[in-house]
Amino acid sequence: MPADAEVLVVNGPTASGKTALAVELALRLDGEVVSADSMQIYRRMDIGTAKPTEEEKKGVPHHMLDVADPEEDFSVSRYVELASACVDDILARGKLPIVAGGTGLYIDSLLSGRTFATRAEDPALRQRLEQQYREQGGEAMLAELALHDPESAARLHPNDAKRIVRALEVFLSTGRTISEHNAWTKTLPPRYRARTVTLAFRNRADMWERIDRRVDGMMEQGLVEEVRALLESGVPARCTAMQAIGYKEMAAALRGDGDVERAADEIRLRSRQYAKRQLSWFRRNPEALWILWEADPDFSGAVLRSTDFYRNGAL
RNA sequence: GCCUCUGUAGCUCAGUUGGUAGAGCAGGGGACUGAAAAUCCCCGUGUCGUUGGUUCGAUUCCGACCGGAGGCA
Repeated sequence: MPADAEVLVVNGPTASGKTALAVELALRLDGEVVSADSMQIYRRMDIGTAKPTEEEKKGVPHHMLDVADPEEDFSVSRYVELASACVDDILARGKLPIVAGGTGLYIDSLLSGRTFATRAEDPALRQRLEQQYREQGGEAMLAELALHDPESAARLHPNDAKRIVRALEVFLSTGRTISEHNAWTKTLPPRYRARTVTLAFRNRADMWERIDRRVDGMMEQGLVEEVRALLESGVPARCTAMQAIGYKEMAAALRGDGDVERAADEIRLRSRQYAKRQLSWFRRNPEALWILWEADPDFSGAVLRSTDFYRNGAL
């Protein structure tokens, strides 16, 4: 356990106040924010992703926002590539990188120094495997995977199409198994030393309330128009960006019965469920400092505790 | 006022030819290595509206009462 860390991480479920706390900490610790959010990556998706506004940034430089177009295929691997360059640059300038966001996989991947198994050069391979999964089913696919990569096959559930396809894809295109690769990459040293502050609400109902109010705000700010503009500019409904909560529901309403309020309800629901999944990810980190809000966040108290934790590692 | 239907898990409903009940959704927990705001796994005891009766035994049958829906006047 290091006495200090190279980077400070602020994570937590959606609507837990990460953005605001990260900015306050950056102001006090001479830092810059590196976003770790898989959807704020995209340009033209501001309202629905709750991307920080210039006003909210308070002059603090933010990185890894607006680095891709919605129709682009982004990935964790690309994120790590770009974000690590940002962090290195901030460190080189003698400032503190504050990694703030809710995408657990992105954060862990950035910090851990892992590499990713290569992606197939042949884009048709994945399509072929997906087709095969649809036709033959998970059991058959797992049986085939077991021939090459018994470890992964034993680990995966037949319904987990995505991971089964990926495991086969890695083997067929590289000749090495994904489990082999993963075992190897786990032996690599971490890329950065980090201290992590996790924000959450003591009572689940308070978090829900916060989420509901945030969605209200998105509707007032014009989420409907934002999504309509994306659709009209030709962003395909299938692409990753349009799978974001807020966008897929609104897009469905706009091309369906147009019931925008019902879509907003759906967004509130999906956001709650997402927040639950985020919490389950963050709970895996035993070294994080958890700051539990009551109904209303106490930012000044959180700044003090986070700063102290960053400097001393004290709880 | 009379008649018919209805009252079962937080919600929508199945079901038990009488041996105290189960799905979907919601909710909870977990996983997670190039789509991750994605994807996947696990978890269902609730005075079966209330109260009498019949019965060895009623949530199930009968009566009354109290909700709800519809119909007739």
